[in-house]
Amino acid sequence: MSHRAATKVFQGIEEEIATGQLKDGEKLDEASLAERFQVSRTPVREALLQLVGSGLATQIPKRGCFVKAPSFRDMIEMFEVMSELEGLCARLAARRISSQQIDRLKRTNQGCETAIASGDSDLYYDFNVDFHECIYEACGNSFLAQETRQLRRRLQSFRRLQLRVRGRMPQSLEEHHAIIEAIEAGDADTADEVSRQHVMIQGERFNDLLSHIDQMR
Amino acid sequence: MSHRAATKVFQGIEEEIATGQLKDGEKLDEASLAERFQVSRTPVREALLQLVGSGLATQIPKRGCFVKAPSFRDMIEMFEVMSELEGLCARLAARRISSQQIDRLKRTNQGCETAIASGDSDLYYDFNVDFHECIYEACGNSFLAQETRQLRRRLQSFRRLQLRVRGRMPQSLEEHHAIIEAIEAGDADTADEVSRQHVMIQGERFNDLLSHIDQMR
DNA sequence: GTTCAAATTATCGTATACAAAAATAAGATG
DNA sequence: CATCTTATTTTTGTATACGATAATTTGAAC
Repeated sequence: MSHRAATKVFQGIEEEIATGQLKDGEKLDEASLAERFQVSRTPVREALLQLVGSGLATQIPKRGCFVKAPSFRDMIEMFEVMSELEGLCARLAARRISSQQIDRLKRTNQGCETAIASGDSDLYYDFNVDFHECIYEACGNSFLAQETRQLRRRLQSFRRLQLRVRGRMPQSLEEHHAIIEAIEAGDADTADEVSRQHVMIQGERFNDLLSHIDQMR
Repeated sequence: MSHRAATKVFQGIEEEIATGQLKDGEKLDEASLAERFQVSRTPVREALLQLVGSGLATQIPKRGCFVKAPSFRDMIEMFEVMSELEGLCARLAARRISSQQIDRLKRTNQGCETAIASGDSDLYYDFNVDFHECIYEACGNSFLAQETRQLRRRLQSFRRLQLRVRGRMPQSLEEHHAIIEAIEAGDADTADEVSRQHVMIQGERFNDLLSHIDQMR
C-alpha cells in the first residue's frame, strides 16, 4: 500500500461512494475535498482522474467532477459481464491449469471450508477472493486476469454484503467444489457454465442486495 | 475533442507507443516530455496517470513511469478477451435488438459494401467501426458496450493495419452478413459463435500483423 | 584496485500561485 | 417587472516552487 496522499484520497472517495456517503450526481469539489483530506488540490485532482478512469465519476470540462454511483441497472450490467469473464477464466483454466495450481486451488478452498466452520464471514470472504485469484492466474491470460480482478474489485463492496446473506456461504462453497471438479477434469464447458452460474446467482439475488444498499443510503 | 493540454499529451504519447516511436520499457521522463510537448509538468503527470490507468505504462513509486507497449503475447491475450466480449455483445443483441436497430445495422453494412466496391479501405474501416457500434448499442448492456469499445480502441491501430491485409475486407464482409443473419433470426448461439470467429480470425493472422509492426519499430 | 560510506544530484510528489473560463450576481434599460 | 448586459466571483486548468526520497557520484579506507 502506497503512502501517497493521492491514493489515500482516491481510496477515501471510493469508499464513500461504495458506502453511499457520497451520493450519485454529487459534485466532487476539489477545494472542499482538499480541505477534508488535509491535502492540497494537486493530489485531489489526481485522485479524481483515477476515479473517472475507473468509472466512479464523470468529468465535464470546466464544470468539474461528479459522482457516478452505479445504479441498479449498472450493477446488473456489470454482473452480466462479470459472469462472462469469470466463466472464460474458468474455461481457459480447465485447459491450462498446472498440477501445482490445482493443489493450491484445493488448499484455498479448504480455507473457505474452515472459515465456514468457524462462521467467520470475513475470513471466508478473503479465502473466496484467493480462490478466484487462483483461477485467474491459472487461466494463462494475464490481461483477462487483470480485467476480471478489476471488475471484481469494483463489485467488491457489494459482494461482501452479498456473502453475508443467509445460506449463501455454504452454497457458494458447493459451487466452488463443482468448479474445481470441472477444472481438474479439464471440462472447459462445465467449468465455464458453473462459474457463470456462480456469479449470476449472486446477481439474481439483487433484492437482498438492494435492501442492504438502501439501508446505507 | 478537448483542448486540454493534458489530453493532447496523453494522446500524443499513446500514438507514439502505438506506432513504436516510444519503445517498451522506455522511461517517460516528466521533464523532457514537458519540454517536448511545450507544457509544464502538471498536465504531463495527468497524462501519465491516464496512461497507467489504460495499461500503456507502469509506474514505480519514486522511480518514474515506463512504457508498457503490448507484447505479442499481450495482444493475443487481448484478442482472446475481445472475441469473448464481441461474442457476448452479439449474443445479447440477438435477443434484444429492435427492428430500427436491425435496419441501421443493415444500412451500415451496405456502407461497408460500397466502401469495398470503391476499394477504399479507410472508408471501410470507418463503416466497420459503425457496424460493430450498432451491435454494441443493441446489446442492451451499456457497461459491456463501453468495455468492448475501449478494448477495440486499444487494438485499433493494429486492426487498421489488419484490415489492409489482402483479401481480408471481403471475408470480413461475409462474416458481417452471417452476424446480421443470426442476430435478425434471434439465434444467440450462432451470433455469438460467428462474432467470436470474426475477431479470432484476425487474431490468428498474427504473422501478417507482426510483420507490419516490425516495420514500424 | 576494490569497496563502502557520505555528499551531491536528480527526480518524484505535493503545495502554492496564477490565468482563463464559466457560473453567478448586479445593474441598467425597455 | 422582466430581461439583457456587464461586472464579480468562483472554479477549473496550468505553471512554478519547494521538500523529500531515491539514484549517483565522489572520496576515503583497506
